[in-house]
Amino acid sequence: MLPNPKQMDENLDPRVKRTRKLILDSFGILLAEKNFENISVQDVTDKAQINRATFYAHFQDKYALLDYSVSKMFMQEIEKRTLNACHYTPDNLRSLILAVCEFLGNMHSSCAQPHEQFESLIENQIKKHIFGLLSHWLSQSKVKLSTEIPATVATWAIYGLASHYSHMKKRPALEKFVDEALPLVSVNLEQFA
Amino acid sequence: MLPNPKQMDENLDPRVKRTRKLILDSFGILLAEKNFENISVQDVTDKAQINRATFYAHFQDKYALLDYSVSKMFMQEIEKRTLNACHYTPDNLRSLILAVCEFLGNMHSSCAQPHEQFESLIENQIKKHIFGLLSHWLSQSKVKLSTEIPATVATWAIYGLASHYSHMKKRPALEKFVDEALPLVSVNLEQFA
DNA sequence: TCAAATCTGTTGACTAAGCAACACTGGAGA
DNA sequence: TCTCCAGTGTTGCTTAGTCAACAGATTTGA
Repeated sequence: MLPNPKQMDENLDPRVKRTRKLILDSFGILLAEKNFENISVQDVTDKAQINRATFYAHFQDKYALLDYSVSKMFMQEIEKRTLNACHYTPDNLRSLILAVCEFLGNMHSSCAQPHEQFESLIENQIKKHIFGLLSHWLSQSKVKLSTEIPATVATWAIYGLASHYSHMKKRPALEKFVDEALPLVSVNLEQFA
Repeated sequence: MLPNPKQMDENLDPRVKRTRKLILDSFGILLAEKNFENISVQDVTDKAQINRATFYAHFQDKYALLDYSVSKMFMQEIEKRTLNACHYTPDNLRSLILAVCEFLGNMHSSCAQPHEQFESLIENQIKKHIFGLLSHWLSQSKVKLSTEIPATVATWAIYGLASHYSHMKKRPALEKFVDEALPLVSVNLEQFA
């Protein structure tokens, strides 16, 4: 039932890949049309031209679909920047903040009126990924300090920055915004550099 | 095994529609890249991301696929102009000639170097459709004459014209070309008007 | 000229997707 | 209040698609 999208989608049965792609694509289109609360499982399966029972063979409900969809998109963003296989450096941190800002920015552009519930579901999912990534980075450091607190602080800070950025009426240049914010996040992580 | 593409594709199992669409789309893309002789069933199934055995559940071989593909495209062209549900008039005949010219014209633009075998397979398929259509038209006339000879002559004339048109180095305006040719075809059919 | 490689068409066992039906829930409205 | 309606999950059975393996045909090239 798709606990996480990390498991290689490559070795899967082609039918499964096809079905998931149909579901995800349809879901993306629907999200651009109306907000998450008003999208039913029926809507998704109708657009995807698959049977409703098939949907439930892949996802527990539409919330699981949202989690999976957000996770998958976010991870692609991370992998594109090869941030999944590296360690902590100020520059990698900068890339990460950039990625989160861009991701949330795109989300806001491509989705119809975002609603509270929708945003908080996304927030939880993304923060989980950021935290996992930071923990991984910090654990590779020679200094063997506890990573939990610093990773938590940085995670919330990064998400907060990105959320703030994506909600701004007049968004400033992304690079400028990130460069200004970076020191406030990196200050707690430098010990792992 | 798909004797003709006429049977309503609507009521089919969604999986079947999906698979056929995947095959047809991939075939179309491949035809734009290389000529028919050099396209293997493997190429098609690889691009379509379906199993080779599945292909053979739908088509006998790649020649059957070509027949089906050409027939389907041509019939869509005919239905678009609502020529499938009408009778003989000079104006409908004109539309038909236009349709065949456009169809072959597009075919030549969108396919890589057409080869002999490829063209003759298409020719047979298209002529079959033209003949069927004309026979249907003429049979609706009040005059109960044999339609076979006139329909045959007109079929070959129409295909010949369209083939000629599509092979021309500098194609003249289509409307002009058709208007000039029309009388030479209609002369044998007027008795059914 | 022989061998390796590639494509073909087919099979049988397995798995995913389709479908119709079900009981259940939570509104919306007369 | 009751009923109607639309959506939710779930089930048992059917059908389509996958896969690995096979024998045979053709081509390639050493």
